[in-house]
Amino acid sequence: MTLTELRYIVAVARERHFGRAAASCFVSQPTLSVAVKKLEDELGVTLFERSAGDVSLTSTGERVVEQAQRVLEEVQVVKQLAEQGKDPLAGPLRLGIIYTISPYLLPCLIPALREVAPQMQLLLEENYTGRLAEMLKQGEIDAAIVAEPFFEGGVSTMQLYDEPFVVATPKGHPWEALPAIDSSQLAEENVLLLSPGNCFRDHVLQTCPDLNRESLPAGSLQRTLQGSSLTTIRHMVAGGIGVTVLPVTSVTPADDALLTIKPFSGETPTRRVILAWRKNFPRTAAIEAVRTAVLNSGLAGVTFLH
Amino acid sequence: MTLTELRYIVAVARERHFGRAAASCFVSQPTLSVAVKKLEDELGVTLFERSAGDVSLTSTGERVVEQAQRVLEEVQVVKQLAEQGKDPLAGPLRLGIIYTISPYLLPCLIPALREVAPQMQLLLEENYTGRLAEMLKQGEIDAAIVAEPFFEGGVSTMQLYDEPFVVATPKGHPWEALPAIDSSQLAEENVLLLSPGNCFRDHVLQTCPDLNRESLPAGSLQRTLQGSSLTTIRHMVAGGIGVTVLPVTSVTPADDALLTIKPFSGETPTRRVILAWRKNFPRTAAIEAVRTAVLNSGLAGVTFLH
DNA sequence: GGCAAAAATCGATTATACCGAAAACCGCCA
DNA sequence: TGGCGGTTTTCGGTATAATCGATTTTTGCC
Repeated sequence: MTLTELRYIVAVARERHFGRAAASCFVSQPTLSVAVKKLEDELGVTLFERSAGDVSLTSTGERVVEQAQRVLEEVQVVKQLAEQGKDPLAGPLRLGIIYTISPYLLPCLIPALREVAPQMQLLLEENYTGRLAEMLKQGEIDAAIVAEPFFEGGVSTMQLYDEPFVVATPKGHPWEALPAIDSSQLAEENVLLLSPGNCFRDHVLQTCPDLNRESLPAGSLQRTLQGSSLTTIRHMVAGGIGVTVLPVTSVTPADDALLTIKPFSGETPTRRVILAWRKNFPRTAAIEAVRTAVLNSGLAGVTFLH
Repeated sequence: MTLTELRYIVAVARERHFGRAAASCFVSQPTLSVAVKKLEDELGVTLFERSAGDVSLTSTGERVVEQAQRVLEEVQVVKQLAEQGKDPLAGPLRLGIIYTISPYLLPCLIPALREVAPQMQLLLEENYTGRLAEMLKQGEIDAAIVAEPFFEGGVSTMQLYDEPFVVATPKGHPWEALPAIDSSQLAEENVLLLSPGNCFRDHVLQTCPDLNRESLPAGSLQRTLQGSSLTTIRHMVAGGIGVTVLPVTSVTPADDALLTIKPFSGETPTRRVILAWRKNFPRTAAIEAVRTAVLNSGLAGVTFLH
């Protein structure tokens, strides 16, 4: 049984005439005639009573043709579904973003994305890099915005921007007098870090390897603060417990009242933020839209990488 | 789009593996792979994300596969309908019977038919020969039991039985003394006839052409009794209004009390009862079943024609 | 019996479905 | 970085099926 055959019998039932049915199907009369016979043979029933005058349906034929129409309608729905899914920007894009980027990028990204692809919905997932990588491979999300290093099989990546780090101290801290802080100076202070799993913690430790040494000053507060967010850490710094390193995008004008923000001297530590997606993810236009939106986001303090 | 392709994508979605899907469809893996790609091209969307590890569905793919399953289910229904319609005895047979046969044949025919084809339902239509012929050509009925003459284009016929006619007189009628009645004698009496349209009326007139002459006896009751049935006529004869001619099957034991039944002398007038059906009617087995049932009906007084 | 209309059949051509073999791809691992 | 195993895709060749125009058969009608 083929869909063509079903279309033929529906046409014959509609036209009640093999010749006209053939014409309406844009095939020759023998073609249609043979196809109908073939279907009748396959089903083992006579669908039409042929006579010179007119063609009429057997009772089985009536039922079968009606059902054939239903099949063809369902086939139309398949085509409609495909048509709807054709626009790669149409469906929702499941986008993962790490904790230390999400709250600062999204307010800029969402409006920019609305400009680039108004019809595209975002389903957002905020998580650690490792978990996002896993979700990406499992197909639980389609793409992710993370920071390098990021290597995963079956995943393509694209650079978005480089983000410099800055030092945050409490108001009245001795470093306030300095124009810039050298990364080696951090070892002298209690540096508040995010909990393990946050890639930004690793970035900071990489920036200042001394922080990672075994022998820490006795009674040092320089320890991980489990479950903390950058906002929490910022409040702790403001409270005078220590200093910290922040990605520049996380610094808001509201921080001025509580903290002193200083740049690094020498080579500024940065993290490279990238967009990652499953290599096989078919809606490349959606990926491109996210990239464009990030570049157009006007995110302050970063170097966009085109 | 073909049903095969739909089966393939459903299999791939089920197995999440092209090779296994191909095996479950009993085709080679390249065959399935090409078919899936062809469908994807036709629909203009990617249905599956292929990677070495595993195959996953795109969101459009999920919807399309689900719909494809629905199509295949509907196709199954087509097959089921055909299967149900396969038994030519299964569906109801729409059988027309003329008024002067139906009440007398059916009581014998129905049980006999139940013997021959227990699963076959009868939809009965009682009407005049002319109307039955029309319905037969229109496909409103499938077959008809009528009396000759019966010529219709596109209709096949088959002899069933010859039915002799008899004369019915009131009790105490002078003819009671005679062993048999000659058809010419009928002209002497008031002969009650069915209304025009009943073929049996024509049979009687043919039997005794004198009845049809222009000059009827003054005040004669020998006229058509509009809308009468044989039963009504029988009661009128019993009431002494005249005599009539009956087909032998219409004579019941109950008539003995009211009527005197006499055979014809000489060549007995008869009517030939036949089975007619559209030449293209496909369920020949159903026709044959009716014929067999009639021959097995044990209808009294007739000569079955094998 | 001949005619006209319709469907079935025939012979030839074309398209397609399918296969096995080979190639390309990809993640993985040393 | 270069094999390796597993997977999908590509490639030729072949058998099947679809289709067509021409012809024949069927059937109702005069």
